[in-house]
This record gives sequence, C-alpha cells and structure tokens, in this order.
Amino acid sequence: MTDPFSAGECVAIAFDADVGAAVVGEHGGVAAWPAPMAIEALERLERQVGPRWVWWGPDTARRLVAAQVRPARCWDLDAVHRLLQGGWPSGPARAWAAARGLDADATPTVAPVDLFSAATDDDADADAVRPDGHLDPRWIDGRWRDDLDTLTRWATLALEVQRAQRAGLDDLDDRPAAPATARSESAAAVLCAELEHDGLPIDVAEAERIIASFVGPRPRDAAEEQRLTDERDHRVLRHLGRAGTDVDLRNPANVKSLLRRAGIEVPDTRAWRLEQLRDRHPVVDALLEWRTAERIGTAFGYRWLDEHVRNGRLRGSWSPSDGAAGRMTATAGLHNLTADLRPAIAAEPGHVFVRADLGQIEPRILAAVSGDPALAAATEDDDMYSPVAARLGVARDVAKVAVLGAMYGQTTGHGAAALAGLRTNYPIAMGYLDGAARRAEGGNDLRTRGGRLVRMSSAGDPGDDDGPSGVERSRAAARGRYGRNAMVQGAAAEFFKTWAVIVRARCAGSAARIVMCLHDELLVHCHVADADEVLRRVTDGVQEAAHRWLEPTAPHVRFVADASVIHRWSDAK
DNA sequence: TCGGTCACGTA
DNA sequence: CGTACGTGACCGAG
Repeated sequence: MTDPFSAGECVAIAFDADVGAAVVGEHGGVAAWPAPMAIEALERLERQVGPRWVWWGPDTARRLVAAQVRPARCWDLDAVHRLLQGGWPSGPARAWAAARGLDADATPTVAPVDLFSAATDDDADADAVRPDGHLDPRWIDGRWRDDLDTLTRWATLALEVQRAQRAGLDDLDDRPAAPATARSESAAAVLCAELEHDGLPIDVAEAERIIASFVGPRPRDAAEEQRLTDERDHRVLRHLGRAGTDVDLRNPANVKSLLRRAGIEVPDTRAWRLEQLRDRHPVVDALLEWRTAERIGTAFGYRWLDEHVRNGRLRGSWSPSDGAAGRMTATAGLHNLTADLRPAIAAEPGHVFVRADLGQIEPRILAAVSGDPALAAATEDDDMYSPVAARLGVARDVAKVAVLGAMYGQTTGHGAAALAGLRTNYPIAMGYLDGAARRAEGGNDLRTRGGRLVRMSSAGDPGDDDGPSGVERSRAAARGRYGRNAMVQGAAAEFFKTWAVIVRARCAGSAARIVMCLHDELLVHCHVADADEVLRRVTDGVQEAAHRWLEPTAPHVRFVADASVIHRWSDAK
C-alpha cells in the first residue's frame, strides 16, 4: 500500500483504543484501521511520514501517549482555541462554534443517559453537525463514535476546524508569531499528556519521613487520627488555659478572637502579619507552627500520598494553559509543593534530574516584547538589574523592585520612587506596560505577543455602570494591573513552552523525559550516563527558543538559564 | 450541595 | 492597592 499522505502534511486523527483509528489528510488522503492494527499503523505513519497530527483535544493526546505513541508534531484544536479565544472554556463544541462563527454560549448540552434519551437514540445515523450548525453533543461525548466511519467523520470535522483556526491566526496581522505559538502550544499539550502519564519520581519513604516530622507517624485508624489532631490543637490552645476550649483553629474568626484574648488585635490572621507578633505572646509561635503542620497534614499528608502516588510516581492532571495569561497548570499539588517536601522528589536509581530555570525571565521578556533598546542592552548582563541600577543611580535591589513593580502594577513601596527613573530611562518598555494597562482599564481585550487573547470583558467585571465611583475606579485599576501583568506573564509562558517543547523534541530519541514544568523551571529525568548530553540540550534549547521566538527586526535580547545535575529537587540552588 | 471567603503554598 | 494557579476548610444560602 502506498501512503496517501506526504511528509509533514496535516493529518487529522480520531483514535479510540477499542474501536480503532481514522486519519484524514489535508490533501484528501484517508485511511482507517480497526483497533488491533491501529497503533502499529499510527507508529508507521509517524515514522515514515511524520505528519502534523490534528486532533480535537486532550483525550486523543492521552490515548496516543497511553499507547506509547509519542507524536513529534501536532495541532491541538483545544489548545489553539484557548489561544485564539482566550479564557478557560474550550472543548469541541466551542472550538467548532468559533470555527463556524456561531455563538459559543449557545452550544447544545448533552442529554442525560436515561431510558427516555435511549429511546430517542433511534436516529443514531444523524450527522455530527446539527441543522442549526452546532455539533451534536452525542458525537462530542463519544457515544456515537463507535466505528471507523464515524471516526473518519470526526477527523474530517477536526480538519475543518483547523483550517478556520489557521485562517484566524493568519488574520492577526500584528501578531506574526501567532501560528508558531499555536504549534508550540499544541506540542505543550502533548507534553502535558506525557507529564500525566509519566509522573514525577518521588521517594515515598522519604516523603513519609518528612510528613511524620510535621504531623507524627501515619495514624492506624480514625480514632488515632482524631487523637493526633486534638493533641496538635491542644499545643496551641493550652496557652490560653480554659479560655481556649471553644476555639476552632481552622476558623479565622475564632483565631482572631483567640488572639484578642491574648491581647493582640489584628485585621486578619495571615502568617506574614503574625510573624511580626511572635514575641507578643507564646500562642503566636504555637499557632504558626500549628499552621504549617496543619497544612502538611491536610494538603500534603498521608492522604495526598495515597491519592496521587502510584509506583513511585506523583501524578496530577496537566493543562497547557490557564484561562488568564496562558501558563501551564497542574493539580495534585505539583505546582505548589512546599520546599519542605522537595527532598522527597528524587531521581530513580541510575538516574538523575537535569534541573534548569530561566533567569530573570519576565524583565527579559519585557525587553523583547516592548523592543526597548536600552532594556534590551541590559539583558546582555547575567544580572540585568545591575546595569539598570547603574543607569538609574540606585541600589541593585531597588532597581529590581522597581522593574518588578512596573510589570505588576505596584504603586506603593520602595519601587514607586524609582519608577520615575524607569520612565525616563526606559520609555519604550514603560510605555508598552502603560499602554496595556490603559487599554485593560477601559475593558478592552489584549493579545500577547504570541496572539493569546486576554479577555478583559470578564475580568474585574465592569458590571453596573454607576459612574466613576470608588468601587468602579478600583475595579478599573485591578483590570489595569491584570492586563499589564498578563502581557508579560503571558509572553513568558509562551517562551517557556517553546523552550520546553524544544527540549522534549531534542530528547525524543533517548529515555530522558521532562517530568516537571514550573512556569520557568524544568526537571528532566534521565540516565546518569546521559546527564551531560541532556544538560547541553536544555541549555542549548534556551538559545534555540530565543532564536525562534525573537522578532528578527527587534533589538537583541539575551536569555539565560541556570542548569545543574541533581539527585533530589532540594539539591537545587 | 453550592459559591464565597480565608489561608497558604508555588512561580 | 502586584499577578496567576490549586487545595482545603469554614460559612451561609438554598
């Protein structure tokens, strides 16, 4: 059989491990295989043709990864939909509606599976596209995609959505990087499926030791668990004698009155505030210690271990982009694992982690997206804050706070004083940020450098137009900060994902696997013998990402990474 | 059973 | 009166 596909062409795929696979090429080629032959056929296609796989979303990516197919190039309709349309909502119904110019909020919902709807399933030959133009929800949930013909239809529709998305990206005249961003966002979506599948190596015994050091050994039953909890509470409450018996430490209002009885008045009971009151009364110290133990016990305790760790791997679900600026998200505490537990994140025997993080990524991104030549020049320094400080005539740390404050919209503190210096010395970068903030304040949507829509219509809720009240002003200010930050954070997320998928591609031939992405940090798990090579690929990958990502006409911006070979995550600097 | 709020960890 | 996220707990409304 001669392949009906040509190298590198877009090939839509609908895949179900039980039914089989159908593929439809953009030049008209069609093929389908029943389940027993599907995986081998897909692997052959990947090897011999190397297409850009087009699929509807994470389900397909997960199924392919589970079948050990690790596609090199793809187009994830879900990820590109989020890029083009902004926000969290996605899925086939919305992607289709957007492609057809239909109202995304008018998409039909799935009829519940019961006796009544089963009776109406007589029209099982109904097409996926309803008379009103929307996708039939029964096709979306997969109920009717049960043979090779329906899979072929599903793939054909995916190809149609992709054509519309490509046109939409090309139409973003002032965002030439948008099509490339769509491709790297798609690759990041596969990476997410792999992160879910592979998991993060964790030393369970070490994790249990750490947890025990905070909350004691694993309780044998509910009664023992209750006893441990009561003892922990008592170590705080005993400082107040009989007065403390009716206090629930998990209730902030109760904690506030507890503190009042100790002669301490606070507007809230946040840790940073209590930190300064440690010497006022011994109960403060006990309370702060209780808080850390309570947090480990609830969020990262034995239950967390049992729920999310299997065969020495910590697994959560991953999303390639959040609904705001487009950073990756992860569940199971992967993105907010406390430093206390990092010693438990350990490479397996014979393996190491190659850990790397992008240095000062946000100010470097600002220099790039704004095209400010003075700020771009500062990026040539390993520490770009020192040339900025020299130019402003302030201390290095003051310059740092000022730059970060400008990106975050901070208006108070030490940075505010240096802000004027930033405006005169880096007018283009500051003008870029102020412009974004101004448009956001007015409720106008923004687009990142890579073309991601940052929706302002929903953010800060312009809501009832009750004139220039204080409430409305502060909401506008909140939108301004949000928009200002999203332009930098969003472009940084795009850069990071470009880097990550380059590393993924460069490691594809080996056993090395990316096992953690943390906004500006990568963890690659690999054989000890491969560590040096992986380290090189990770650091070279930054330069390749910069080369791919920077506009040819813009001032040169230098990106840097700090990389090292470690055994435990806690070994990092 | 839900959304809102607090609190707290990560970047 | 710097942004984002996920998690867990409590509260009050339904």
